[in-house]
Amino acid sequence: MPEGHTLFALARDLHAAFAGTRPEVTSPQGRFEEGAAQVTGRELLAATSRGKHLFLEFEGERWVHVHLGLIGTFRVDGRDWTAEVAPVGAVRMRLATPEHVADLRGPNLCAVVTPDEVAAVMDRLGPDPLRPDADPDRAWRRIQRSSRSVGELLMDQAVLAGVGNVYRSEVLWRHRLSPFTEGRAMKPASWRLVWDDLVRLMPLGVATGRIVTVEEQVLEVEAALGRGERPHLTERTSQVYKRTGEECPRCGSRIRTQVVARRNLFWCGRCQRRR
DNA sequence: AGGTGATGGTCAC
DNA sequence: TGACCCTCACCTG
Repeated sequence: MPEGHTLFALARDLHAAFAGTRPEVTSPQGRFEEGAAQVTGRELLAATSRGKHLFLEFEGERWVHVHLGLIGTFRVDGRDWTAEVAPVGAVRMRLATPEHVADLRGPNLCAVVTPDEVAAVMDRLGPDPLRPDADPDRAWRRIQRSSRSVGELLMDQAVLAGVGNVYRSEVLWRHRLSPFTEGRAMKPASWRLVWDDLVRLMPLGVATGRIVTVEEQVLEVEAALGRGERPHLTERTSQVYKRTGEECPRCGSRIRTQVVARRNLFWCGRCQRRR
């Protein structure tokens, strides 16, 4: 489920498994052989994410830049003595130490890059709500002077990094905001609600591995995490996303859908009316 | 067993 | 606007 929370959790897991080690890096599938040869055996210094981008920093100023795209997966596993770890399927990149193995499949992008190239990627991304140092005003300045719709702007990674199609629809619904309001017509208070909500919701996505936006579940997860427990999630995990034709949980009107920024946007035409 | 669409983004035409 | 990446959950039968 690659929105920003997925990449954040992945960076955390990769860092825990491989930082400070010298993993063997290979490309069983073959499409990353040259890149793998440039980093294999080097110390992995850090794994980090920014929006939907993932970076593995190796010693010697060599970074691996990964983007999962829509269908990519990256699995980090502890190695146990009985497990068969022979490559299966199209593994673009494999990291392996005696303790851990991680397989990357189907990414949009997997390349060795320089620190300058990493900086360039970071620079063109908007603030990531998962980062404590993120500056929401940077996003607001762009939104404020844009004639594009809010539904479009929320999906633009140069405006805001890490939000994807699920968080977009869900966060707008939570604040009764129309996706079709122009950025320049958005109220500062509305933007503040959206940003603060993402700052609240996305860490729950990191902690649970699910996108949790139903308020009752949000409260349950927060309470469970506060007690140091593992949250238990019920079935319904979205209020409008992929619920075309169903009743809006708030007002009972039908959920509608329309392609905005090349993805299906879901919203309630009654309680998210344009103002 | 087989088919489809998807939480994304880039590049070519 | 469509191809690509070629996975995976969720349908259908």
